Amino acid sequence: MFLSKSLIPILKNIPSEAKIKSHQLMLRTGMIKQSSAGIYSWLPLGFKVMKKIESIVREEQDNIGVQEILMPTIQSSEIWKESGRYNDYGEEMLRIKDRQNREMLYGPTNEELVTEIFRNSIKSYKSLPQLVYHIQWKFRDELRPRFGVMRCREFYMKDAYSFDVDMDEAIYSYNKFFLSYLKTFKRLELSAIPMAADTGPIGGNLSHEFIIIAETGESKIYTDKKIFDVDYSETKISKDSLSSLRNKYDTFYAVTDEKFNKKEFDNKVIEENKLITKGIEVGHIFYFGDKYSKTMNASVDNKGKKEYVKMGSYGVGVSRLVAAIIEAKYDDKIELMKWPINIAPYHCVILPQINKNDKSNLEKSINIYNKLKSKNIDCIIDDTDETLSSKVKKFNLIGIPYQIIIGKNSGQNNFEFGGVGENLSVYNVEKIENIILEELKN
RNA sequence: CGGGGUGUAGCGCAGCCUGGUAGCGCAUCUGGUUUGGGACCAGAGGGUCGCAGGUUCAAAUCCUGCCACCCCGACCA
Repeated sequence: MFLSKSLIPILKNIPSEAKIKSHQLMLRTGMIKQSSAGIYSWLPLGFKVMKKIESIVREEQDNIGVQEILMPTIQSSEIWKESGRYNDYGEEMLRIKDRQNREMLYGPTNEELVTEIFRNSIKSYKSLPQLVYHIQWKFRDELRPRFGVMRCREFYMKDAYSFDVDMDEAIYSYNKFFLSYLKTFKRLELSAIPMAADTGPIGGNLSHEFIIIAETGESKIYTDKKIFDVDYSETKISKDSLSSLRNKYDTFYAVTDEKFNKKEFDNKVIEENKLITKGIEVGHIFYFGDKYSKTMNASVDNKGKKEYVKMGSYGVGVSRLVAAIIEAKYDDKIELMKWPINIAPYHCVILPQINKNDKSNLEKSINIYNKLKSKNIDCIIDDTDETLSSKVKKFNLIGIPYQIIIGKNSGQNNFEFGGVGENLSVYNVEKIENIILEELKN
């Protein structure tokens, strides 16, 4: 990809409406464009990042055996009346009418719809558990959208649902997602803290929020540093192994502002392990039993007995994660961003120093580009005629993890190469390939 | 939804008080000089001043209404 031909509108000025660094950066680097309050278009750079996050989320769902489906964004009001939430959900639900004047809505979540699918499809306890997820746009008409895609009205979300024959099995499903989320956030290079949480309007009695640490986060959090030392790498997908993992986490003190109790904090956490910081909620899991299965009559035949299934739901804010990762990784003081390589919009940027009378550096760039491309390394070439220093500065902001500079210190097959914001060293193309491929493997 | 603020070129802003038909920086285009951490010079293009009414010889500027967006609070993936 040539920068000069890309739809990446880079701004030097910070748009005045953006107040937090992720929003500013996303606008400055042309990742998104606001369409109306809390509603955004995703331009190529932002969209590539979001798609890569999505695929990591997807892989980790697939790894615990969740089946992917796709439910519509527009739902009928009927099922919401059945569950009783058509009235309860309030103003946040976007209600619309079709041409027959039927009441429809843009889905803020999908418990009702998935329950309806389940009850029409699954009749026997032998078919349980059923674990399904989809990744789809949601709409919640926030009273006050803000902070770019962090708190917007239309957002992209992975939501999963579990159906089990009894509570014991349902908790097993819940714990699978618990582990899956730890792994997902780890792969995004985020330190996520699972916190026991309120269940809110979704309802139920067991819930964890997954919060990542970011100075600019919205909620203040109090926790024990030792929570980061819990090792889940050996955890197996079995009831015992998962429940012991859950227990390990649940013994640590970890709460947000509203649940903070100083006395309890002082008692449970020794002084040097106290961590008081801010965080962003990027995932939320709920167990809510038969709350929907009863009202919507979703049951199975359990050896002759009618059994309302026990359900849970599990969300990850995919579009929010794009901003959350920026909040966690972008240093706005030196204007430096570095995307983890597995979600970076490009793996590497090639920055040729270009002279009107001498395009040889551009030709070299294209050669390198093709060589790297043949190894599935995705590059972008800044082929504009700006000065080299301007290009470097610009790409420090965009955060593509590796840079190759083709300028006065380059040889025929040797180029300056390094991580964004780091010192560069001269390597040949083969070495550069190896370094990038090596990192991509991890 | 309560309180506050802002709408002038793609982005950042000045002009408004005191009415006379729009300007600066960045970005874009042309030419030239440059070229290693957001270069310089010269020139050019781009705006029915958020919308609708009103006052006036004349409205970005004054008045009325509406809309949009932002901030603080309440609420939330």
